Amino acid sequence: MDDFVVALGGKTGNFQGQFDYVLTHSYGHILQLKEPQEMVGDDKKTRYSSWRSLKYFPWDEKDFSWAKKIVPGRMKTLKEIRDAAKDCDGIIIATDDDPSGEGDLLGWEIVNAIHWKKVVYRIRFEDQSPKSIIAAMRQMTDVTNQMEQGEYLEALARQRFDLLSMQLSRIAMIYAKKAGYRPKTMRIGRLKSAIVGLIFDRNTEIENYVKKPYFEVKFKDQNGNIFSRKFDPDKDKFRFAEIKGAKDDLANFASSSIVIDEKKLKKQTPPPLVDLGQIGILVGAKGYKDKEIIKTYQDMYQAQIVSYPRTEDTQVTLEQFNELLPLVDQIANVIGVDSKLLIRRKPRLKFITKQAAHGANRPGLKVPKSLEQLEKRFGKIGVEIYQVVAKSYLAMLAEDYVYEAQKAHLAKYPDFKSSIQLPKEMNYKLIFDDRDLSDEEEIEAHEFKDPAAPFVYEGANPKPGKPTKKFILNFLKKHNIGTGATRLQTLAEISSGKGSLASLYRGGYILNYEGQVQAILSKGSMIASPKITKRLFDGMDRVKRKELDYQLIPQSMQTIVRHDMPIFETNSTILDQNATLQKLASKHQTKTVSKKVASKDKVTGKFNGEEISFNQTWGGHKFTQQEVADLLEGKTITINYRSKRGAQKSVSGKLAKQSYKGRSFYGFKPEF
DNA sequence: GCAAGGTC
Repeated sequence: MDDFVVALGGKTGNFQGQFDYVLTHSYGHILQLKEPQEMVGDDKKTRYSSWRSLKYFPWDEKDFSWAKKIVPGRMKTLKEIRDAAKDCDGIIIATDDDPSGEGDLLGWEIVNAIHWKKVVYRIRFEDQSPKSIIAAMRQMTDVTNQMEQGEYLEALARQRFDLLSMQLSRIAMIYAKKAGYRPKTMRIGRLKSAIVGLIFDRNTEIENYVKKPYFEVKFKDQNGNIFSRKFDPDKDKFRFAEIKGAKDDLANFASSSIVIDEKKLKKQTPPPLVDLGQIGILVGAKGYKDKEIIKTYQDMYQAQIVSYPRTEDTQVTLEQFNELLPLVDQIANVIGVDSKLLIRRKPRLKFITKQAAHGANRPGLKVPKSLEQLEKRFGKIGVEIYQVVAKSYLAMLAEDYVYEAQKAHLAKYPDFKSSIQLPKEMNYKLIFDDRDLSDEEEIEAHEFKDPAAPFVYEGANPKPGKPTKKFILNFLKKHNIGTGATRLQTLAEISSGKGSLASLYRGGYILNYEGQVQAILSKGSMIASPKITKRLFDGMDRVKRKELDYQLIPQSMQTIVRHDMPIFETNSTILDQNATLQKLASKHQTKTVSKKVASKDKVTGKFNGEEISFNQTWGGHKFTQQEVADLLEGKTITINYRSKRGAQKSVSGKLAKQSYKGRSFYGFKPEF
């Protein structure tokens, strides 16, 4: 709002002789949808509260009133807006121009909540400069008929779609329980499930990885540079599965001198400005938790030390660039960067955009006096954050990194080649080293040095990398899921609190019990596919353009649920086969009272000419189909079971008519 | 118990 006060000349006033205005502000979503069971009639409350029966799914979105309630703690803001609007003739919803319609949604939520019956206008600003704000004010549009406004409807559709996806958590829970598992909760949704699925797939690949070593002759020069041949598995025969082959091959080679083919000077421009996800990676590497990073960054933003956190922008406008330019020496001084490196005071085009609401994450207009002062106010983590943000920004003002690319081959064996990159001028890399953000390992480079000698090199098929924070954030970025901030936020949410699905272990995420159960259950489902977000966004775009009825988007959740339910069901039968889950399940038992409980599932069949049913599980052991058939035939079988004290034991027995508390039943009778 | 979106 401060930017509007500056642009329009006060908190109240007259806009260009056209109308009087009063400025007031909101704060994120002031309202949220009620719980499913709160949105339906009394006769349907049982159905929409239930976590017990599959017969209640899929939900019918037509049963919902889609009523909203005030977010706890936001009543004050709502009242302020209501009071400010009291004597006005119209309300202008003013937010940045974001394609998802979220600004329209949260604006309309407020307008509806205060029962506003007069005119509503909409403006969208490109950035928060006075020029852009005034330009936006001049392009006010009347949106009073909200059900005709595409941006509102697309966001409404998204919101309802996401809420309806809740039911998949209940469905997963029911299938989990039927299979004998007791997760505390399931958290299935298009974002969380995409991440959980990614972690699951990566870790499964790692578990299934079988190292296949190979051996071949390579050369090493006096500085350790390696010369090797290009390998084509269809043609070439110089790679051996056993070391002996390569050792024999070694006899065919002798030391050789090096011929340099090419020396070229190359330049590399500074990397794009960091987003909050990357800040999370870099600061997280120093041992701080994502949640702390997000919170501290938010606090620093409110103190204007850094710019707006939840930006979608990766560049800045020329105005934003020029605004910060007079402060760069001061910023450099605070973080101990030599101002002399900041040569490019005119921006490179790659960092500049015509349109940016908030601009990329960067230092704010208030420069801290010193790192000590920063630490006093925001802790050591604040210092780390500021350093990352400031260095990334200042690097943009430095000259390109210059290196010499050299290519060489061996004089005696021209097929053996090598290439190196020799740093010549570090320039921006003296300020900000982007190595930590890329997956490539940088090797210290040395000049080629004669002679190169042959040796037997041992390689292997590459082991899949762990699902690191970097890997997950890059994956989400690639699939256009969320902004840098929401990506980091979701990742933080997934690995903390009571609904925790995963945890960070030695740099990689591993799923815990709940995460593993839901990953297996939702494997191959639509809700867990990263494509679902793209499909949703495409649909929203069509709603915005009035090509699609917005109600069809929430309605499509019925199709998704119908499609996914049988997948969950099939997947629930293989929970028992997942070794990682079995390990987690045994830990889960010791931690909580709830555990892999004996399933009460019954099996039926003919026994002694009589149609009977009996429990499929005994002592934690679930009879296989073969065992069930054997039991029905009267055969004695031997099973492994869990004793009351938890020990694994073996026992033989057969099916028999028994009685318990005066009630007769058929069941497995052990022969102790 | 369950989503994803927003954060003066």
